[in-house]
Amino acid sequence: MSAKRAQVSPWAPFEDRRRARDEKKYAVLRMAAQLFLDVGYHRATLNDVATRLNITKPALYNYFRSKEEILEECCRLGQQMADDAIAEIDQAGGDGLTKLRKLIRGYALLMTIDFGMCLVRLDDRELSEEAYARVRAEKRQDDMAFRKYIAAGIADGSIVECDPKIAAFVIAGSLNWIGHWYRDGAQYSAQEIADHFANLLTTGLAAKRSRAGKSAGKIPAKRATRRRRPEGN
Amino acid sequence: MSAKRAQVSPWAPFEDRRRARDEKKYAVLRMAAQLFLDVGYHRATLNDVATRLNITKPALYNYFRSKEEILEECCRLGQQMADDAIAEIDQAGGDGLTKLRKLIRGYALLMTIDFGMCLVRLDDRELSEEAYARVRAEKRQDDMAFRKYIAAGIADGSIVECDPKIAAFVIAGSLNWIGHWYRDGAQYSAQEIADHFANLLTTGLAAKRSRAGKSAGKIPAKRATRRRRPEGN
DNA sequence: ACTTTATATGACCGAGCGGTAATATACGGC
DNA sequence: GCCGTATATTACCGCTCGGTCATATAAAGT
Repeated sequence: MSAKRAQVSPWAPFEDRRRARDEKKYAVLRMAAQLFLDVGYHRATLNDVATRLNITKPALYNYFRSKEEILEECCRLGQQMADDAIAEIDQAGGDGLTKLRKLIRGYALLMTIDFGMCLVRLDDRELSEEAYARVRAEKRQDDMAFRKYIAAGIADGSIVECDPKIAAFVIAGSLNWIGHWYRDGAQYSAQEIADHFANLLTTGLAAKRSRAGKSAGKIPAKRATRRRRPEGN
Repeated sequence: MSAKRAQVSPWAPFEDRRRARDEKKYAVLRMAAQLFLDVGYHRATLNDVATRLNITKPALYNYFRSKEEILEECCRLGQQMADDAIAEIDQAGGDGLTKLRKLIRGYALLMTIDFGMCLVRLDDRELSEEAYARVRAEKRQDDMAFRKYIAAGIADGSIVECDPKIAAFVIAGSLNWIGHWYRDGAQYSAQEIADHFANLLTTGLAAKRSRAGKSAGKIPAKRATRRRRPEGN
C-alpha cells in the first residue's frame, strides 16, 4: 500500500501530507457532528468520537485544541454554507419574493445535513465568549437576510404588506425546526421538503395579483405544475 | 412574626402543611426551569437552584428524587398547558381553520412562558427511558392536533388543499421557535406575537374564496426527485 | 414532656470526562 | 543511516457535580 500512495502523489509529498491532514480533520468534524446530534453534545464524549474513527482521544488533540473548538468548527462549517447560499442569491438578483423563495429552499436543504443541524440543535452557550459572539453574529446575519428579502419584496410589490421582522421569525423558525425532525431516508426527501416549504411559506406572503403579471421568476413554476403523481411514497 | 403565621392558618395545620409543601415544590420547579433555560440544563447545577431558593442541595431531595425528575416535571407542566388548550378547543367546536387559529394563538402564548419553553429548548434525551417515551408521546399528540385541525379544515373547505403533515410541521415549527427568541419585555408582547402568528400562518392557508375562485397555490407539486437516498451518507 | 415526622444541613463519595505528560512509531528530508 | 516532525498511544490527573449519610431542628400529635 505504500507503493500505492507513492503512486498517487510522489511529487507532492508536502501537499499530500497537508491534504491528508485536512481530510482527517474533516473526518473528525463529520463524526463529531453526527455524534453531537445523535446523543447530545454532553453525552458525546471525545472517547466516543475517537473510537469511532479508530483512534484514541489524545490523537484528536493533534487537530483541535479542545472539545469546544470542535463544536465551533462544526457550527462554522454549517454557517459557511448558509453564507454561501445568501451570497449566491444576492448575486443573482430578482425581486424580493424570488430571493426569499431561493433562501427558503437553500436553508431548508441546509437543515437536512449534519452541519446545518448543528446550527439549530446544539447550544451556542457551550462556546467560549469570543466564539459565541462570532457564531451569534453570523446567525443574526442569516436572520437579517430573511428580513432584507422580505422588506425588498414588500417594496417591489412581490410580497404583501407585513412586519418583516415577524415574518422572518415565522419563516426562519419553521425552517430551523426542520433540523429537529428531519431523518434521512424517511417519508420526504430533502428536495421535497424544500419545495413544500417554499410553497407553503410564500403563498401566504406573495401578492395575489400575479395571475397574469410578473409572477415569480425562475423558480420552476409550481403554479403551473399540475399535481404530478408522486411516484413511490 | 410567629403570631402572624398562626393567624393565617391556625385551624388547618394539616392542609396548610401539605399546601406549603406543594408551593415549595412548585417554587423549585419555577426556579429550576428558569435556570435550565438561562444557562442550559447541564450548566445549571442543583446547588445553583438550591442557593437561589435560600436552601441547600440536599433539601431539594425532599421534593424530588433526582435532577432528571425535576426536568421531567418541568416538561410535564408545560405539556399540561398544551393539553388543556387542545381540550378546550376541541370542546368549543368550529371549523378547521377556526380551531387551527385558536391552537396557534394558544401555543404561541405557551412558548412565551418558562414551562412552555422547556418543551422546546431542553433536550428530551436527558430523561429516563420511560419519562422520555411519555414526553415524546405527548409531544406527538400536540403535533397530531395540528394535523387534525388542518385535515378538518381541508375537509370542511376552510383551509386550502395541502399536505397536513407538512403544513403542521411548518406551523408547529415556527411556533416552537418562538421559545428560542422571545424575551420578556422586548419589542413584542406575547399577545402581539400570538396575533401576528395566527394571521401570518393562516392567511396562507385560508381558502381565498372571497376572491375570484380558488386562487392560492395548490401546494404539492411534489416534483419527483431523482434518487431518494435510502442509505446514510 | 415525649415521640414522631417533615425538613433542613454539612461533609463526603464516586463516576465521568476533558485535558495533559511521557513516550513510541512512521516518514520525509538531507 | 540519522534527525526532525507529525502522529499516535498508554497512563494518569483533577475537577465538577449528582447523589447519599448521619445528624440537627422545629413543629404536630398525644
